[in-house]
Amino acid sequence: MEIKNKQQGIMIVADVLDIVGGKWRGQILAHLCDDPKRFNELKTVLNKITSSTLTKELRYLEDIKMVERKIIQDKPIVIEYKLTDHGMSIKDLIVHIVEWGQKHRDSVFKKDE
Amino acid sequence: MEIKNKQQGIMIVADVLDIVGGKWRGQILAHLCDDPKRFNELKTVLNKITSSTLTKELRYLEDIKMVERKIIQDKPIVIEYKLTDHGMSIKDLIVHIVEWGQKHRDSVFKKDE
DNA sequence: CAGGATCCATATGGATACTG
DNA sequence: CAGTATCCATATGGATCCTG
Repeated sequence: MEIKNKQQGIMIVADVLDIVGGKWRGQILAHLCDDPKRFNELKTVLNKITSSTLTKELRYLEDIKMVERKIIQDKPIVIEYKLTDHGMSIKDLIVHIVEWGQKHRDSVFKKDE
Repeated sequence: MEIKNKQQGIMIVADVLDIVGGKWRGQILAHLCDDPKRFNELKTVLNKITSSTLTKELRYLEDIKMVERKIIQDKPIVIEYKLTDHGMSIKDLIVHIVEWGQKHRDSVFKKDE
């Protein structure tokens, strides 16, 4: 694929990074790539996230149709979060991100600590 | 490529998004993909960024060896910012980001306004 | 279990003015 | 031209407590 308009391409970069960027969004999407997860499952794997933050991030991802919220059971209530079809498409992008990170982690991440 | 350790892969995602995420970093890198640019050139294309913010972002990108600062001329001073070799490697990733953004912009960006 | 509510800390970026 | 310095606004995420 080629990007016709350079400036537009950069705007798209900004838009996408807006979606996948931030402290948690990318991680949440990455976790949901594998399989659907419940609220507290996500809360556990994300380790340091709080309920309210996780809720906010999930709502955002639902709003932009990346993630789907499904009520699995009513009492006690069980919710399952999974990627939508568009959400699934992010898998490829995440793979690319990880690939780049693996190739360049030495030069780029070393200094972090 | 395959990612052996899933959890580690997600950590890498977080690390990479830390680099390329944020409001300006991705855009700066995208702009520098084309060719080196001077401080005020970047300031112009980035439109709403302030000097101090641009300085901060550039320093960060220099620190992680993504961007190189070159003094082109001494008086009046002229500085040129360009991608390092690792920096150049980000081009592929940015292309993937733009590709994804183009494919999914309708479903994902529509609601933004 | 899956959040909502409230209040709080910090990070991020911005406005404005100034400099060699 | 390429920044620095100060001070400031807001966004982001967190802590804690509470609930159906």
